[in-house]
Amino acid sequence: MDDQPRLMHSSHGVGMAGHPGLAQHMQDGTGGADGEGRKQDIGDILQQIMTITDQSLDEAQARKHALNCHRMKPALFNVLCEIKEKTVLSIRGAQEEEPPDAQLMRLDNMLLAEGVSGPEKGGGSAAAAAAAAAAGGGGSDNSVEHSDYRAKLSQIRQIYHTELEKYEQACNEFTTHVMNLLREQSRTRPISPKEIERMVGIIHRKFSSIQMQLKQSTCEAVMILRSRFLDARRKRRNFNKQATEILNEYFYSHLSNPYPSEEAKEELGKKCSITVSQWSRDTKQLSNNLEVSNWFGNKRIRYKKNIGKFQEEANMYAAKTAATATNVSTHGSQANSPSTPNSAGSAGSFNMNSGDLFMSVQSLNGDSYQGAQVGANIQSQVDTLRHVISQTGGYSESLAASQIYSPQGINANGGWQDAPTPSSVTSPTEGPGSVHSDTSN
DNA sequence: CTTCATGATTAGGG
DNA sequence: CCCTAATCATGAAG
Repeated sequence: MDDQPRLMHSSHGVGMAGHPGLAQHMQDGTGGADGEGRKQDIGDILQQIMTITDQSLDEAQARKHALNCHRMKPALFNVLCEIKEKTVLSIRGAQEEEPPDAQLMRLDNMLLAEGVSGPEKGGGSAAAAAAAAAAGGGGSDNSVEHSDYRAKLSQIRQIYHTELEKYEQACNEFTTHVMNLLREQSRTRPISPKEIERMVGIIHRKFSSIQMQLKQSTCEAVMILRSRFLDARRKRRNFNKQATEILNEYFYSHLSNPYPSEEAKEELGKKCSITVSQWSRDTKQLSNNLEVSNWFGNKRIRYKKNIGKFQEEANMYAAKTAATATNVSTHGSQANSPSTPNSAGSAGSFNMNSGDLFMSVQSLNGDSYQGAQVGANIQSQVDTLRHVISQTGGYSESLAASQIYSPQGINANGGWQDAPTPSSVTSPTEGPGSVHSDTSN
């Protein structure tokens, strides 16, 4: 504080001694009759200024105040400001422009995309709870991972926001402080509002460079987190047994058309509690039930590729579903079958005996099921039965014959027969024919 | 360690 | 978007 007068002192000294502009100015104002008086006045002021350093602090304060109130003060101050602006500001004024930092923008975008800086998306514990709820009551092994991820992310987010707020507050505080200081000093020192503005700009730049560091390290943290959790999607977690069971059941009972609809997929995903993918695709929320789709995709291709390998499994599931399906629908078809006797003869028996099974399929095929029964149920049953038959019949032969395609729904060029209706199954040419010959042997 | 099974990803077709 | 086919990468079994 006590160097204030000295500052003033030197400033005035330089101004008076070295600058012609000031002299010019003063001459302009002193053209009149009382010019002598004015000069005397200014001389007085300067004298006071010069001596102010020699005085005690209290005295100096008083003197300063007196000077501040002097009628010539504004004029002198303006002159000083003008000079300063011409000399100092014009030099540094060139570097005013501030390019919108690309790096900063990139960081901002990333933080936004990762949900760190964007609008609050549910918060920490809420997010964890949501993740847990989404996974349902079943095997929550993967949801644990994700809630873990979310928890960590929200932790990062919280730190980021706290720090950001701290910086902002500090920045504001410091800016206010500096502004007050400058304003205070501007009463005794030539400081223009522009200069204050510039100072504020400098402060803000400094602080924003700190902010950038914060953003950068936050980005790094998020990246690390991502690589540890999300990008480990390739990390295979095997579905639990129940899930595979459910999926297999569906697969083998829809063998002729193992393409679950959107709803079916959703249901399966829910039942197996393997549906996680909704949020992993960061932007959109589509591609639901990716897991189920993946599973069916893999299953189809692998089944087709090597049917022999899946025979046992298929047999098992087919038998299982056949058992349950018969329980449900035997009565229904029994009611119907007798009314439509067909060439194959007796129907309705679903014993685990290949001959009988064949018969029942025959009846299903040859008979007019189109009019009578619940489509889905029958369809599934037909699939199942066909499968059982192909197993029982094919065990001795189809394996030995190294068939690439079996009597299922697969046609020669490799696709699943694209008729989803029972007609594909009913077509008596391929499937049942071969099965028949097999079974009769 | 190798091998196999299997979930996920990618390329390419529609 | 859906699909298939090939491939990658990992977890578990031997």
